[in-house]
Amino acid sequence: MVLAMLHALADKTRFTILQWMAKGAIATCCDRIAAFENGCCVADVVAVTGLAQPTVSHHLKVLEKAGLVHKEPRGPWTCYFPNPQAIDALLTTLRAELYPKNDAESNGSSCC
Amino acid sequence: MVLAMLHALADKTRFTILQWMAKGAIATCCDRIAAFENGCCVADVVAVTGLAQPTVSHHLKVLEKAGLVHKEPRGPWTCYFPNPQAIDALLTTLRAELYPKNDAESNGSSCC
DNA sequence: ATTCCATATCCATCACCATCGATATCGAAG
DNA sequence: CTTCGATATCGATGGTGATGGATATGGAAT
Repeated sequence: MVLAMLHALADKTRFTILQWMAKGAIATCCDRIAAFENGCCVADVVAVTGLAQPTVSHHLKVLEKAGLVHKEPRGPWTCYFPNPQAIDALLTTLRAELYPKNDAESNGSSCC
Repeated sequence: MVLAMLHALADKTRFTILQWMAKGAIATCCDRIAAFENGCCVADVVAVTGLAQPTVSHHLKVLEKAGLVHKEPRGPWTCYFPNPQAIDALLTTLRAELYPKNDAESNGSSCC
Protein backbone atom coordinates (compact mmCIF):
# COMPACT_ATOMS: atom_id res chain seq x y z
CA MET A 1 0.00 0.00 0.00
CA VAL A 2 2.92 2.32 0.70
CA LEU A 3 4.26 1.81 -2.81
CA ALA A 4 0.83 2.57 -4.24
CA MET A 5 0.69 5.80 -2.25
CA LEU A 6 4.16 6.81 -3.35
CA HIS A 7 3.31 6.03 -6.94
CA ALA A 8 0.15 8.07 -6.67
CA LEU A 9 2.04 11.02 -5.19
CA ALA A 10 4.93 10.82 -7.65
CA ASP A 11 2.90 12.52 -10.34
CA LYS A 12 2.86 16.29 -10.69
CA THR A 13 -0.85 16.43 -11.39
CA ARG A 14 -1.91 14.15 -8.55
CA PHE A 15 0.41 15.85 -6.09
CA THR A 16 -1.05 19.20 -7.07
CA ILE A 17 -4.59 17.90 -6.62
CA LEU A 18 -3.89 16.74 -3.07
CA GLN A 19 -1.96 19.89 -2.32
CA TRP A 20 -4.88 21.93 -3.48
CA MET A 21 -7.36 19.91 -1.48
CA ALA A 22 -5.25 20.34 1.65
CA LYS A 23 -5.43 24.09 1.26
CA GLY A 24 -9.19 24.04 1.57
CA ALA A 25 -12.40 23.50 -0.26
CA ILE A 26 -12.50 25.59 -3.38
CA ALA A 27 -15.37 24.23 -5.30
CA THR A 28 -18.26 25.12 -7.54
CA CYS A 29 -20.40 22.87 -5.42
CA CYS A 30 -19.75 24.62 -2.11
CA ASP A 31 -23.33 24.29 -1.04
CA ARG A 32 -22.57 20.59 -0.76
CA ILE A 33 -19.12 20.72 0.77
CA ALA A 34 -18.34 22.34 4.10
CA ALA A 35 -15.10 24.30 4.33
CA PHE A 36 -13.60 21.95 6.89
CA GLU A 37 -14.06 18.98 4.60
CA ASN A 38 -11.41 20.12 2.13
CA GLY A 39 -13.23 18.46 -0.69
CA CYS A 40 -13.94 19.22 -4.32
CA CYS A 41 -15.64 17.79 -7.33
CA VAL A 42 -14.22 16.57 -10.62
CA ALA A 43 -15.13 19.66 -12.59
CA ASP A 44 -13.16 21.83 -10.16
CA VAL A 45 -10.02 19.81 -10.69
CA VAL A 46 -10.56 20.05 -14.42
CA ALA A 47 -10.80 23.83 -14.13
CA VAL A 48 -7.68 24.12 -12.00
CA THR A 49 -5.45 21.71 -13.88
CA GLY A 50 -6.64 22.46 -17.38
CA LEU A 51 -6.62 18.75 -18.14
CA ALA A 52 -9.36 16.85 -19.89
CA GLN A 53 -12.12 15.41 -17.76
CA PRO A 54 -11.26 11.75 -18.44
CA THR A 55 -7.68 12.44 -17.40
CA VAL A 56 -8.81 13.98 -14.14
CA SER A 57 -11.15 11.09 -13.44
CA HIS A 58 -8.25 8.75 -14.01
CA HIS A 59 -6.01 10.59 -11.55
CA LEU A 60 -8.69 10.75 -8.90
CA LYS A 61 -9.24 7.04 -9.30
CA VAL A 62 -5.54 6.39 -8.74
CA LEU A 63 -5.59 8.55 -5.62
CA GLU A 64 -8.65 6.72 -4.38
CA LYS A 65 -7.19 3.28 -4.99
CA ALA A 66 -4.12 4.35 -3.03
CA GLY A 67 -6.40 5.33 -0.16
CA LEU A 68 -5.29 8.95 -0.23
CA VAL A 69 -8.78 10.23 -0.99
CA HIS A 70 -12.29 8.89 -0.78
CA LYS A 71 -15.23 9.76 -2.96
CA GLU A 72 -18.83 10.39 -2.18
CA PRO A 73 -21.71 11.32 -4.47
CA ARG A 74 -23.40 14.53 -3.41
CA GLY A 75 -26.24 15.68 -5.57
CA PRO A 76 -25.16 15.98 -9.18
CA TRP A 77 -21.47 15.82 -8.25
CA THR A 78 -19.00 13.22 -7.20
CA CYS A 79 -17.02 14.84 -4.44
CA TYR A 80 -13.55 13.76 -3.40
CA PHE A 81 -12.06 14.30 0.05
CA PRO A 82 -8.50 13.88 1.34
CA ASN A 83 -7.77 11.12 3.83
CA PRO A 84 -5.51 12.44 6.61
CA GLN A 85 -5.10 8.98 8.12
CA ALA A 86 -3.55 7.68 4.92
CA ILE A 87 -1.03 10.51 4.88
CA ASP A 88 -0.24 9.88 8.53
CA ALA A 89 0.26 6.21 7.83
CA LEU A 90 2.54 6.99 4.93
CA LEU A 91 4.70 9.39 6.92
CA THR A 92 4.93 6.96 9.81
CA THR A 93 5.92 4.09 7.56
CA LEU A 94 8.49 6.12 5.66
CA ARG A 95 10.15 7.23 8.85
CA ALA A 96 10.13 3.74 10.32
CA GLU A 97 11.36 1.96 7.21
CA LEU A 98 13.75 4.41 5.60
CA TYR A 99 15.28 6.41 8.39
CA PRO A 100 18.77 5.01 9.07
CA LYS A 101 19.07 3.12 12.31
CA ASN A 102 22.58 3.11 13.71
CA ASP A 103 21.53 0.89 16.56
CA ALA A 104 23.69 -2.22 16.28
CA GLU A 105 21.28 -4.32 18.38
CA SER A 106 18.32 -3.75 16.08
CA ASN A 107 20.34 -4.99 13.19
CA GLY A 108 19.22 -8.56 12.86
CA SER A 109 21.45 -9.49 9.97
CA SER A 110 24.58 -7.74 11.04
CA CYS A 111 27.56 -7.22 8.90
CA CYS A 112 30.54 -9.64 8.72
CA MET B 1 12.89 17.87 -5.77
CA VAL B 2 10.02 16.38 -3.77
CA LEU B 3 8.54 14.85 -6.91
CA ALA B 4 11.92 13.37 -7.80
CA MET B 5 12.17 11.80 -4.35
CA LEU B 6 8.67 10.40 -4.54
CA HIS B 7 9.35 9.01 -7.99
CA ALA B 8 12.56 7.45 -6.75
CA LEU B 9 10.77 5.85 -3.81
CA ALA B 10 7.79 4.67 -5.83
CA ASP B 11 9.73 1.74 -7.20
CA LYS B 12 9.81 -1.57 -5.37
CA THR B 13 13.49 -2.14 -6.04
CA ARG B 14 14.62 1.32 -4.99
CA PHE B 15 12.43 1.33 -1.91
CA THR B 16 13.88 -2.02 -0.91
CA ILE B 17 17.41 -0.74 -1.40
CA LEU B 18 16.84 2.22 0.91
CA GLN B 19 14.97 0.06 3.37
CA TRP B 20 17.85 -2.35 3.44
CA MET B 21 20.40 0.43 3.87
CA ALA B 22 18.44 1.87 6.78
CA LYS B 23 18.64 -1.44 8.57
CA GLY B 24 22.39 -1.28 8.62
CA ALA B 25 25.52 -1.93 6.69
CA ILE B 26 25.52 -5.42 5.28
CA ALA B 27 28.30 -5.40 2.81
CA THR B 28 31.10 -7.43 1.34
CA CYS B 29 33.31 -4.40 1.77
CA CYS B 30 32.79 -4.02 5.51
CA ASP B 31 36.40 -3.19 6.08
CA ARG B 32 35.62 0.04 4.29
CA ILE B 33 32.24 0.84 5.75
CA ALA B 34 31.60 1.39 9.44
CA ALA B 35 28.39 -0.06 10.85
CA PHE B 36 26.97 3.33 11.70
CA GLU B 37 27.33 4.51 8.13
CA ASN B 38 24.58 2.23 6.81
CA GLY B 39 26.29 1.99 3.48
CA CYS B 40 26.85 -0.68 0.87
CA CYS B 41 28.41 -1.19 -2.50
CA VAL B 42 26.83 -2.00 -5.84
CA ALA B 43 27.70 -5.69 -5.78
CA ASP B 44 25.85 -6.08 -2.47
CA VAL B 45 22.69 -4.66 -3.94
CA VAL B 46 23.07 -6.97 -6.91
CA ALA B 47 23.36 -9.93 -4.56
CA VAL B 48 20.33 -8.93 -2.50
CA THR B 49 18.00 -7.97 -5.31
CA GLY B 50 19.06 -10.57 -7.85
CA LEU B 51 18.99 -7.91 -10.54
CA ALA B 52 21.64 -7.35 -13.17
CA GLN B 53 24.47 -5.02 -12.32
CA PRO B 54 23.55 -2.34 -14.90
CA THR B 55 20.03 -2.27 -13.53
CA VAL B 56 21.29 -1.74 -10.01
CA SER B 57 23.65 1.02 -11.13
CA HIS B 58 20.70 2.67 -12.81
CA HIS B 59 18.57 2.55 -9.66
CA LEU B 60 21.35 3.87 -7.47
CA LYS B 61 21.85 6.72 -9.90
CA VAL B 62 18.17 7.62 -9.66
CA LEU B 63 18.36 7.57 -5.87
CA GLU B 64 21.46 9.74 -5.98
CA LYS B 65 19.93 12.27 -8.35
CA ALA B 66 16.95 12.51 -6.01
CA GLY B 67 19.36 13.27 -3.17
CA LEU B 68 18.28 10.25 -1.17
CA VAL B 69 21.74 8.72 -1.21
CA HIS B 70 25.26 9.89 -1.93
CA LYS B 71 28.12 7.90 -3.33
CA GLU B 72 31.76 7.76 -2.45
CA PRO B 73 34.56 5.67 -3.93
CA ARG B 74 36.31 3.57 -1.32
CA GLY B 75 39.07 1.36 -2.58
CA PRO B 76 37.82 -0.90 -5.37
CA TRP B 77 34.19 -0.21 -4.54
CA THR B 78 31.76 2.61 -5.04
CA CYS B 79 29.88 2.84 -1.78
CA TYR B 80 26.45 4.37 -1.39
CA PHE B 81 25.09 5.87 1.80
CA PRO B 82 21.60 7.02 2.78
CA ASN B 83 20.94 10.71 3.32
CA PRO B 84 18.81 11.20 6.45
CA GLN B 85 18.42 14.92 5.79
CA ALA B 86 16.72 14.23 2.47
CA ILE B 87 14.24 11.89 4.11
CA ASP B 88 13.59 14.46 6.82
CA ALA B 89 13.03 17.13 4.21
CA LEU B 90 10.63 14.88 2.33
CA LEU B 91 8.58 14.03 5.42
CA THR B 92 8.45 17.67 6.46
CA THR B 93 7.32 18.80 3.04
CA LEU B 94 4.70 16.09 2.70
CA ARG B 95 3.17 16.98 6.03
CA ALA B 96 3.22 20.69 5.28
CA GLU B 97 1.84 20.43 1.76
CA LEU B 98 -0.58 17.52 1.91
CA TYR B 99 -1.98 17.45 5.39
CA PRO B 100 -5.46 19.02 5.32
CA LYS B 101 -5.65 22.41 6.96
CA ASN B 102 -9.10 23.21 8.25
CA ASP B 103 -8.00 26.64 9.33
CA ALA B 104 -10.23 29.09 7.50
CA GLU B 105 -7.78 31.97 7.94
CA SER B 106 -4.90 30.21 6.20
CA ASN B 107 -7.06 29.65 3.20
CA GLY B 108 -6.02 32.43 0.90
CA SER B 109 -8.34 31.59 -1.94
CA SER B 110 -11.40 30.73 0.05
CA CYS B 111 -14.44 29.12 -1.33
CA CYS B 112 -17.41 30.99 -2.74
C1' DA C 1 52.19 -2.61 -19.61
C1' DT C 2 48.96 -6.03 -18.72
C1' DT C 3 45.45 -8.24 -16.17
C1' DC C 4 41.66 -8.30 -13.19
C1' DC C 5 37.89 -6.52 -10.59
C1' DA C 6 34.12 -3.28 -9.77
C1' DT C 7 31.24 -0.12 -11.73
C1' DA C 8 29.39 3.09 -15.29
C1' DT C 9 27.57 3.80 -19.81
C1' DC C 10 25.45 2.48 -24.23
C1' DC C 11 21.76 0.53 -26.55
C1' DA C 12 17.73 -2.11 -27.51
C1' DT C 13 13.47 -4.06 -25.80
C1' DC C 14 9.42 -4.37 -23.28
C1' DA C 15 5.95 -2.80 -20.17
C1' DC C 16 3.54 0.64 -17.99
C1' DC C 17 1.28 5.02 -17.82
C1' DA C 18 -0.48 9.84 -18.79
C1' DT C 19 -3.42 11.86 -21.99
C1' DC C 20 -7.63 12.67 -24.54
C1' DG C 21 -11.53 11.90 -27.95
C1' DA C 22 -15.57 9.24 -28.13
C1' DT C 23 -18.95 7.01 -25.75
C1' DA C 24 -21.48 4.99 -21.87
C1' DT C 25 -23.64 5.51 -17.37
C1' DC C 26 -26.40 7.60 -14.00
C1' DG C 27 -29.28 10.63 -11.54
C1' DA C 28 -32.34 14.53 -11.51
C1' DA C 29 -35.62 17.27 -13.67
C1' DG C 30 -39.15 18.54 -16.83
C1' DC D 1 -39.80 8.91 -21.27
C1' DT D 2 -36.66 12.25 -22.76
C1' DT D 3 -33.21 15.54 -21.91
C1' DC D 4 -29.39 17.38 -19.70
C1' DG D 5 -25.51 17.79 -16.69
C1' DA D 6 -21.69 15.37 -14.38
C1' DT D 7 -18.71 11.71 -14.29
C1' DA D 8 -16.92 7.02 -15.53
C1' DT D 9 -15.21 3.88 -18.95
C1' DC D 10 -13.21 2.55 -23.44
C1' DG D 11 -9.71 2.61 -26.87
C1' DA D 12 -5.74 4.50 -29.02
C1' DT D 13 -1.37 6.95 -28.82
C1' DG D 14 2.88 8.87 -27.37
C1' DG D 15 6.33 9.01 -23.92
C1' DT D 16 8.87 7.48 -20.08
C1' DG D 17 11.17 4.10 -17.49
C1' DA D 18 12.83 -0.70 -15.92
C1' DT D 19 15.68 -4.28 -17.49
C1' DG D 20 19.83 -6.57 -19.09
C1' DG D 21 23.56 -7.83 -22.61
C1' DA D 22 27.62 -5.82 -24.47
C1' DT D 23 31.07 -2.69 -23.75
C1' DA D 24 33.82 1.13 -21.79
C1' DT D 25 36.14 3.14 -17.84
C1' DG D 26 39.13 3.28 -14.03
C1' DG D 27 41.91 1.79 -10.38
C1' DA D 28 44.95 -1.55 -8.18
C1' DA D 29 48.15 -5.13 -8.30
C1' DT D 30 51.29 -8.20 -10.47
